[in-house]
Formats: sequence, C-alpha cells, structure tokens
Amino acid sequence: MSTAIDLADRGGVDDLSMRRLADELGFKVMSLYNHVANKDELLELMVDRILGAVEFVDTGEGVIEDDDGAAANDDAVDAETDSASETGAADWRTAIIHLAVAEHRLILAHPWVASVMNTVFPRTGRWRLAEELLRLLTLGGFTGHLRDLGYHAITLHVGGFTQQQIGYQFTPEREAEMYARFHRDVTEDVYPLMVDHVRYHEVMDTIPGERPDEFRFVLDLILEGLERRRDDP
Amino acid sequence: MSTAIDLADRGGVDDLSMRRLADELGFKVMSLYNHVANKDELLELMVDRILGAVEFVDTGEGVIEDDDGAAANDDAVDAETDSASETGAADWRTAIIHLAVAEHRLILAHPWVASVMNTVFPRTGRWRLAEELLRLLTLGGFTGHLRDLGYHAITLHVGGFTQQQIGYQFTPEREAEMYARFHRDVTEDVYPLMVDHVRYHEVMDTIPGERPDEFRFVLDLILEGLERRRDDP
DNA sequence: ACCTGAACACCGTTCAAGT
DNA sequence: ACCTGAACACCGTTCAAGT
Repeated sequence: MSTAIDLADRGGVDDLSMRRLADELGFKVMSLYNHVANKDELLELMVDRILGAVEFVDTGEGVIEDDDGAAANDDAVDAETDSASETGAADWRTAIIHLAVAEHRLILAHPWVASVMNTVFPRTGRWRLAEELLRLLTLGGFTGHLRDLGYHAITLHVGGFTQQQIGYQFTPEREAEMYARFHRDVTEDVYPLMVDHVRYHEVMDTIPGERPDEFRFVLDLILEGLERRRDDP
Repeated sequence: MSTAIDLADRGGVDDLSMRRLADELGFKVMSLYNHVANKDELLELMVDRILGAVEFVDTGEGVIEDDDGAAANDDAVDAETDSASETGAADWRTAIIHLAVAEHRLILAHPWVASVMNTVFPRTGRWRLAEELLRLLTLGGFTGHLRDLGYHAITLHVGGFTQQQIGYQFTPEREAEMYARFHRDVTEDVYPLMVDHVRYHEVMDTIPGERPDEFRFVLDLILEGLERRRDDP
C-alpha cells in the first residue's frame, strides 16, 4: 500500500499529494486517513522503507541483519571498495564505505528522500543504520569524543553531500535556464575562475555532483582524517 | 521590500506564503506580482540577500569586495581561525575557513536558506562566493582536477553539512516527541550503541549538530586531505 | 473495519478592471 | 505604474454519515 513511493519517484515529492495518491489507488482522499494518521506519517514510512533497504557487509562478527534476513557481501558496491575482502570478512573501513555508498546510492535513486529525510522522525530502518555505523566505528577502535565526532561527520556527510548533489540535478528546462542565466550573468571579466570552472566541466562533459567519485573522495578524506586523529595525540 | 526575510526567519519558510506576506505589508496578494514575477523569484532574491552578506578576508592581493564595499578582516570568525593573520594578510587556508564558517553561520541564522538554496537559481551573491573560493584555492596552489574536487568538496560541505545540522534543530514539541519515540523504539538490547551515543550527548548536554566545532572539524579534515593530495603524488 | 460527501481553511497565479 | 476583486485549480484534514 505504501507503494506511493512510485508516485514520488516519478514527479518528485511536490507532486505527491494525498489527493493524487488516492486517485492513483482508485480511492477518495479521505480513505487514506484510515491507513495513515497524516501526510507526515506517510512520508515517514516511505523514507524508512527506502533506507531500510541498505544492506550491511559481513565483518565476520555478529552482523545486524536486514529485515529480509539478507546480509549481502558481494554486490556492485562491494566491487568498488578496496580489497581486504579476500579474507571473506571485510574490515571496518571497507564496511563503512560500503554502508555510506549504499545509502548514498539509494538516496540518489529516490531523490525525494534527501529532502524529506530531515523533516521526518526516524524509524527502525534508520535506527539500524545508526547502530551499524557506531558498531563499525567501535570495531575501528574509535571511542568517546572521536567516535562521536566521526559518527556525526559521516552521517551528515552522507545526508548532506548527497542532498546538495541532488540540488544540481536539473530538469532539462531548468538546465536550459541555468545555462542561459550563467552566460548572461557570469562574464569572464568579473568571474574569470568561475567561467574557467564551468568550461572545465564542459570539457569533461560532467555535471557538478554527477561525477561518481566525488562522494567517495570526501568520504575518504573524512576517514583518513579520523584515522590520523585516532593514531596520533 | 524584500524584507519578507523577517517572515521566514520567524515562522520558517513554510509559513511564508504570498498571502501572508501581502497581509504583513498591508497590501492584497496580487499586488506582489507587480514587484516579483513569482514566488520562486522572491525566494531567489531572499537567498541572495543573505548569502551576499558574507564578507571576505583580506589576503593581501586583489580582493573582491562586498557590495557594501566592506572587506572585513577582523570579526568574530577571524578570532577563531588560526594565527597567520599577524601579518595583516591572511593565507589562503585561513581565508577559506573564514569564508566557509561565515557562510555556515549565516545559514544557521536563517535556517530556511538551507532548504531553499538548492531549489533556486544563483544570483550575484552566490557567484561572488564561488569565484572567491576558486580564487583562494588557486592561491593555495590547487589546479585542474584537484581544484575542481576541492571546490565541490567545500561547497557541498558548507551547504550540505549545515542543512543536515539544521534538520536536528527541533521545536520544543518535536523535541519532546523525538524523546518519547526514542525511548519507546530504541531499546538497549537492540541498539546498545545508539543508546550509549544518546546518553553521551545527554551527559555533554549537547544536541547533535549544535556543538559549534563539528562543522570546523570536518572542514579541517577536508582541507588537510586536500593539502596532502596536493603535496604528494 | 473501511469508505465517502461536504466542508473548512488554506495555497500560487491569472486576468480584466480600476486609479 | 501600481493596486485590486473575482476566479481557477489546487492543498491537508475533520467530521458525521454511510456500508
């Protein structure tokens, strides 16, 4: 029934109204309130269904499993992460990267999640993720204040960076207007570096935030820095 | 006239409707469309006014100045940044930190900016910021792909991290409901680390994302990592 | 237990008419 | 040049009434 996700996947979350959803389901608006307290609860359920689908990597110890009982250790994400999985059990660092990238990708696949995520209460799908991240950090030898900082650094990076990237995903019409405005307002004499920057993207044929490795790049910076602070003073 | 910002500062952006704004100004709704094409343009102007207020630090070279002609080099932000400003002219690193922290604080002071920023076209207030950041990175010896990565890493961090932090700023009622839900759903047997984590925050008497140094912490990780990649292979 | 019609208090925006 | 009344096509939600 909560397959109102399709509707949001199509027209974005702004096109998801209780009225449109009811139409789609063949009911009248008010029937929905028999299954859901209000729109906030609907969004809550939708977000949690998406985020609940993140799968954990096997670290060789007690793994918190998915609702479906699946604890994946070989899929597209894993293939990109570093080695170390030759042993069968991944180390904490690989597992955190897997977790973050998997969540990042799920949000990119359902862009409306990014904006709704923040305004809605967490449910089990999100608590799971939080607990697992804390577990992996602990496994990595992080405790106390540094674990706390690391936890926030990573979660805020996953949510925030992804959300910002999605902001760069324009519809064709917006893309066209953006292009027009840029060439009208941003001239080489006033903004030489900005012009250069955009030219660079044109040559590379990339849209800012669409380059697949940017999320990983910053994630790596964060993890490196955390490790250094763990090992030094 | 664009002092509809007050309205958004008070009740959040959801309480800012064309109708309420007109009421506040003593006009009828439709009069607004004589001064602004539509609501999007209004939000565009509001965001740009806020972000246009970010002041740049003097790096001793050609400084792009504020609209007001102010090129601040000693205020609250500067006091927190590292030394190096004894010379009068700040180095690129200090200046980037200043820039990022200043923008971060402005957004925190007008939380609605975070959510609107992404959905609205940039104007001169934002182009300035982009150009200045690129200038500082160039000053720091970054070129090509690394400068590009650094630029995106920093801008997405400023916007995204801040936005996520704001998501943690609950109203008292939401705070109370969050508290109740947490203690109902997150039990020590299933989520031991999460319980521990929240207990840590309670002892520290901090709300996640309210600790003032978290933004700087991750920013430092990013800048450190960028420097290392600039100096090494 | 689930559905519905009518109603309430809202939105953004257009358009023709006023001064 | 600026303001406005009426209207259009929408919102989320409540409540009493139906089966």
